[in-house]
Amino acid sequence: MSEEKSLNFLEEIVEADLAAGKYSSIVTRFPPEPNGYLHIGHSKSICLNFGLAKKYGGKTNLRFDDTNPVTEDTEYVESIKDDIRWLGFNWAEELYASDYFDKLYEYAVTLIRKGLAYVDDSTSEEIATLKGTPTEPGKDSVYRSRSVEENLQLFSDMKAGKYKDGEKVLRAKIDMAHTNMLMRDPIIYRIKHAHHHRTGDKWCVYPMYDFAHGQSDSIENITHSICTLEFIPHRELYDWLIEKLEIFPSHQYEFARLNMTYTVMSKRKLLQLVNEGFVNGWDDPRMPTISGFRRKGYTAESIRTFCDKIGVAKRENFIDLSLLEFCLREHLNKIAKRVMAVLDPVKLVITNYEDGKTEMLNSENGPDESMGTRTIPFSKELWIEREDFMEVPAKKWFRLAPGAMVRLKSAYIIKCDAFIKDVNGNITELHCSYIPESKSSNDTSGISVKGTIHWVNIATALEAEVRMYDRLFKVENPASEEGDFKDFINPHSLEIIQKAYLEPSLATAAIEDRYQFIRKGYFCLDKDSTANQLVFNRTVTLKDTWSKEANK
RNA sequence: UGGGAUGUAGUGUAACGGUAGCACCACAGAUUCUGAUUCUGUUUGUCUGGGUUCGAAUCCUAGCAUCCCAACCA
Repeated sequence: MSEEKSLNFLEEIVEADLAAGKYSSIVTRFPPEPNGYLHIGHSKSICLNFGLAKKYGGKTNLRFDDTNPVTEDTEYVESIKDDIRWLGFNWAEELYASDYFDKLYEYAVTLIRKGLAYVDDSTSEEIATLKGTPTEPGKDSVYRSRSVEENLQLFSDMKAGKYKDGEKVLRAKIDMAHTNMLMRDPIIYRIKHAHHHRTGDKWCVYPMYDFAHGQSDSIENITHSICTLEFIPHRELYDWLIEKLEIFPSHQYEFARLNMTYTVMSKRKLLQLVNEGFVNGWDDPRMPTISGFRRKGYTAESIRTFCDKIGVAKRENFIDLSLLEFCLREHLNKIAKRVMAVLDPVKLVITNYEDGKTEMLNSENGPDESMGTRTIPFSKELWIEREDFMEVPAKKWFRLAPGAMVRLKSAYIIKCDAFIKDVNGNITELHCSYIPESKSSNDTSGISVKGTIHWVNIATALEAEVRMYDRLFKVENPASEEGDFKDFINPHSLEIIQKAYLEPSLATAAIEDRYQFIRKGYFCLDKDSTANQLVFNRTVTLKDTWSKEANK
């Protein structure tokens, strides 16, 4: 390759560190808190952390940041592991911040011994008030000058369960006038009489994020601890604790998180959508969760490609959903089997075709010849798509219309001779005549038509439920709109087609299979399918230049 | 109004003192038994003002804009 892809700023840092001999190999980590499902934004972080280690010959740990027992749950631990594996990554070790609770407690004692931490009896309101504001310095707590011995005793009593939640906290003693709010004696331990998903009831004091994350990094010898931009102010505290504790110096680097159009990315908002029933669970195909995308039919490869294309930098970004969809279609176009399905049926009768006759026609399974062909039944009565007929054709229309000719995919050219309407004016039946010499792959008719439409043989059609998913929100950035973001949910984000007709080959569809329903989009079998009820999800539509033309 | 981070086409992302490039989107055309795919082409950009330099997106300087920080969340 003459043109080398340029490095992102983290790759540059890693290469410089390696070149300078700072490390012989790198260690990264992916540190989710098990209090929700992973979303597409996390996949950026996953691809980055695992990708860096892979590229530079290092390793990546999966470490659950489980320091807040009240919001965490093993259900989330399992889903997170499933999602990472599905994305195609393997962690070196599965670890938990809670594995280090004993060590972390010792670190806190060390800090107290050095006179760098103290127990504060103030209420949370008092602590907040004394903290000052970004423009005014804070004031020392009256408990700030307690002796080392007293602090040791008090912290030990906290651990022993002598106090109630919120009665006391342990704070680092730094500087109440610091310009960085996080350095104004941050709380590093709090009391929570809560059951922890792994340590059970062993502890009633739990370390705060700042006193767990960096220390866990250090314990694991993480060389490059990569997090998102909002943690920039935390880096000063991260470094301070490592220095005072005299432990392995991990370094924190920050990149801009992924934001994407037509969705929300905060766990709090996603949790609301789930809890308040706006979607059917974390893996609802409308959710931007990894499990949601998976269920909708996205491939892991397309998500990895997307993460590669969006790049890594430090400026806020807002990625077009269309880029993700582009990556998806690019992959699906290569692998999806082409089949025919009619979603909004209207009956078509070929008046000059022999009654009771059925032909088996060959049709290609995909653009690549290696995908082979299959046979599909064809006879006198077919379903076609209602929108493929126009009584009064629009400009540039080249599908069916009175007197117009069109090809039935892999079959014959037909001409529309008549149509029947019901009392409400809805078309109920189309009458066409076919041209016997125009059979696909053996066309001697000499007729060429502009349009080709798909169809399904009525007698052998399979019935299925098809879930047509669209974007969850009707505005690009629901989080930035005035009012509740839920007011901007797209009312048509899910439209269920109770009875669609499919060609018989779909009877053997499996969950992992990807299909293109010709001219309609990419679809996959949903896990709700049963032996007598097929359920398909629309993964994504095909690009549709006709609808643009029609709207002109 | 304290501190920190960031400003390159509509959206992302390169260019590391020497021709502002790539992708998505949009638009136009060709091909097509999927109005898909594929192929061709087009529009649009260095936050602003000064300065240094033969030459500045890049260096200096003064502004401006956006985001983050005052949970016993992470």
